[in-house]
Amino acid sequence: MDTMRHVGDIAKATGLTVRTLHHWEEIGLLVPERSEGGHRAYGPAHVRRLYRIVGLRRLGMPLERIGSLLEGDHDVGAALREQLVELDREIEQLTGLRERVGRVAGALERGVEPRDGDLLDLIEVMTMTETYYTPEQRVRLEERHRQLGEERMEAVQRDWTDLIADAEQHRMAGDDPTGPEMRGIAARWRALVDEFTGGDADLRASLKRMYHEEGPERASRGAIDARLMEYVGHALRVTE
Amino acid sequence: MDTMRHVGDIAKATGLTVRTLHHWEEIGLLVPERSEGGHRAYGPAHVRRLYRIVGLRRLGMPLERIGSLLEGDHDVGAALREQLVELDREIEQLTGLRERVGRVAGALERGVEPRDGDLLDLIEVMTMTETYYTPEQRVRLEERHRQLGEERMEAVQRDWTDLIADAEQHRMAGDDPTGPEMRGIAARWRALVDEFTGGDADLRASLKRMYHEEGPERASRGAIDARLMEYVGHALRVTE
DNA sequence: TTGCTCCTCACGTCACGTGAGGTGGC
DNA sequence: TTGCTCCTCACGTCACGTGAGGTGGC
Repeated sequence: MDTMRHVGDIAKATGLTVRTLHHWEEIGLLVPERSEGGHRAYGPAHVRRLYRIVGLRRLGMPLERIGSLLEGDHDVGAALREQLVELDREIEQLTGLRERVGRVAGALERGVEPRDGDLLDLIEVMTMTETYYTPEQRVRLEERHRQLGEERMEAVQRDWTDLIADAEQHRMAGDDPTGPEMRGIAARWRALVDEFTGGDADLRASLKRMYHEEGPERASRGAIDARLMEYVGHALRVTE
Repeated sequence: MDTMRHVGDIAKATGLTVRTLHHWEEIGLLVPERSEGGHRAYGPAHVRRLYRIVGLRRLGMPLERIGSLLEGDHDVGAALREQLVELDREIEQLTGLRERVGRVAGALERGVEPRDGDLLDLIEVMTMTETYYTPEQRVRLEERHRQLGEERMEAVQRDWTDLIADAEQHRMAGDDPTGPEMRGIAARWRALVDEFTGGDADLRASLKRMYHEEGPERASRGAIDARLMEYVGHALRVTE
């Protein structure tokens, strides 16, 4: 009774490729016998093992673990539970990723179509804020932005631009950072930070940490350089 | 102004590894300059590019695509939308996998703890039925099983065992498959199949296809071999 | 002789991790 | 001289896909 079957035969019956069967032999997962001519020969026991492999593979098991399970080295039930945990972890991670991408894509849809460079900036900022703010903080920030409204946000932006320009003028002029003009600027500065954070001390701390660890250039997206920050910082400290 | 920075420096500031920076240079994604001593030297432009890379990488983009995006070859918005579709596909696939594993694990919890060999059989059967039945059909099958109840299911199992044994006896005895006894057996056979499928023609067709493509041994889990199936098939055809 | 199946290398994939072995400035 | 950082190979990862080049039976 010639019950031995060829690779091509097996491949066709199972939907696997010949190369896959070769590979499984290479790693010792499913080692067929050989005919006189050196051709692979699969008997009923091989086929039985093969279908078990296919079943476990469909559950996403790595081939090495499948090998162990089939040798009876390990508990199949335990392996299944581990696999479940592993899959949940992967799904959670992918879902988080999808959310991130969705947020950027969402920002894209809501706003005007920005130029590519700006979009790359946006992605960079989102990455950075995700590093420094907790998810709850980010929610609070977004709420804060909504409260202020589009118009007020733009006004705040203009205020910042003006304030930074004013401060830079004083610095260039060599004015004393503890003098009366700079004290006034420090007060305006504080007010704007409060407007951004809504007076939330927690949020202000994260913002401060970001400025400290990333440096003012990156944190302010190039609006404030290190020398200006140093100069203003001086004024802020003396008026604290 | 020595604004150039070393690899180790950059690595520490960004949380990347030195090897990663090496790799990015190898593939031309981020190519620093070199100091006189042959050491990598990163300037502000490199750092800027680096943060954009990090941002895009956090969105799960492959490095090659990141390279294209940064060269301005492609539309960033379009890439984001593609990425979203891709991620949804992956999540869907993983979720399906998780469901499969969950079903097997669930069966494990509900029933008695089976021996490993039986569990491997179970996995194999689930794989096979998933290949031959549509999800809706599987739901109908489960409903059908619930309707019958545990007790009746076991009775059906016993009926099958008895019926197969009876048929095998006739076959061994060399009885005419179109004779009166085998006609009776064919009738009982049909009744049991109907009980299994609830008389659902669609389900019966899938079952038939499974027996045809996998062969009776595998489809019946070893209960019916090819010769017996052939013999009974004869009886079924003449009483159709 | 032509087709078909089978065989054995062996490189490529994706983004690095991990040594190995050695050099140059503080 | 000892530490520390830097450098360049080069193999390994996971499960095969994809040729290349050649052989044996119908």
